[in-house]
Amino acid sequence: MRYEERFESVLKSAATVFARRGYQRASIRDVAKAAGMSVAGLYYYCKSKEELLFAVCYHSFDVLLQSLHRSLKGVSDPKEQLHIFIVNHFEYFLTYVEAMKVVSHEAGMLTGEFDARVTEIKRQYYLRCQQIVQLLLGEPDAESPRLRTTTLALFGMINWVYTWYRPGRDEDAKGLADGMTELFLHGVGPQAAVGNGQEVGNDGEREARRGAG
Amino acid sequence: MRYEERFESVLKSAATVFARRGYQRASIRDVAKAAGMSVAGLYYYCKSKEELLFAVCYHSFDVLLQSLHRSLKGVSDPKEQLHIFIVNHFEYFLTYVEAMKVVSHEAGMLTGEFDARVTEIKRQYYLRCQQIVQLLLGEPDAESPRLRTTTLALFGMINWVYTWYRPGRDEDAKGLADGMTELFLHGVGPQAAVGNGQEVGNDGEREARRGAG
DNA sequence: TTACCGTTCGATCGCTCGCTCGAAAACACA
DNA sequence: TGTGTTTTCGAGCGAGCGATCGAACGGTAA
Repeated sequence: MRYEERFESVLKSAATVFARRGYQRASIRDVAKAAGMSVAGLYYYCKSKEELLFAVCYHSFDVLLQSLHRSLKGVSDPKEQLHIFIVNHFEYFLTYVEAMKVVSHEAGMLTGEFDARVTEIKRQYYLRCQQIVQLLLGEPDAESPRLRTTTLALFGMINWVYTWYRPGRDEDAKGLADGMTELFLHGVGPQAAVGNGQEVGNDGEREARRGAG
Repeated sequence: MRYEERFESVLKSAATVFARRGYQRASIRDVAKAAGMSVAGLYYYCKSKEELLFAVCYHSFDVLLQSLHRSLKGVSDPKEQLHIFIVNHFEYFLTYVEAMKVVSHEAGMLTGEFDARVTEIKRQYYLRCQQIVQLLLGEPDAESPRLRTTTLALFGMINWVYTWYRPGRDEDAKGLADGMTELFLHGVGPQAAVGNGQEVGNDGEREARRGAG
């Protein structure tokens, strides 16, 4: 009981430190300090640094997937499914920013069994999303390249958010999800069809620093 | 002359090693070995490991931006501009996969002046893209949240590619760019409007491992 | 040949890393 | 109180890190 609580707090500290410094650069000493214990004490709760990264990643996908299944239960309209998928993603994202940043950015550092298990649960998440996109496209072939590309484009849109999102400046999960859903369903909109050649001033250069590359 | 050639080959080796192992995990000894020289010899061409990362990132954006400006010259149709932007991005991406992976994944590790300079050139790239999206949206306000979100969604789509692209399996730059342009302009298509509740089998689970998180 | 200079390297520095150990502290229950 | 278990830690291991230094190499011009 006490152990479980302490372990979760260790995971949270690890997520924070890994998110801030990057998995490689973050030292086990940083994590220990953040968790308020000694290095040796930290190792009472994990076998290795990599296991910490694994735990953060796996736990994140686990919660994300369970929440998704719960929210999608009984919903049959593909457009609604899409919206729910995106909302669910962003809500988890905004609640556990650090963990999601680690998942998005550092999961690839895992090796062996850790890698295999995270890859597997990631794949479940991907496939659930692909099912939705398949319905949207009216695509009969699950192996279709277009289905793959489109699904991965959607993942790009929503996963990239961790590189630029700023609480306060940007909308909340719901608003962001609405915008992205609309964009994915209908594109930038009918205005796109005009083809006028007017130039636009380059004001508004403030605060575009992140997320561009 | 000889120096320049050697330096570029060092950059290329650095990009490869950083892409494969990650910047932090990659040691200066790995880079030296890949470049075919000793550690001390490598330091004749750079002042620090971080300077190597900076050089890779900055050089990439430099080439990308110059190529973009060249391609956009004289084009006034926003839709055509968008297509050119995406094609340019993917063509560079597929030609210099390693460098682009480093740029996308590791540029955030830079600090101080290195960070400032890469952030600045990244911002130029972002703003050029934002201009195009602004035309497409018919958006008068350059500070509009919608403009920001939409532009960054586009960046997400095209930047995420490095996590899943596989030569051979996936389309070439042109094909990929056509698909993404179409998706960004018009969404998943009119089929999306039906709202039918039909279920879809979960075949096609092979090879979805990457890019999902 | 000699002198020069851009280039390369072996050896090594000081430091931090992930991780471990045996002992002690904190706790639970008698 | 004493006893056994769970949790914590100071000290330190070997390895690898980024970076440096003075010496030596190799081509060129006199």
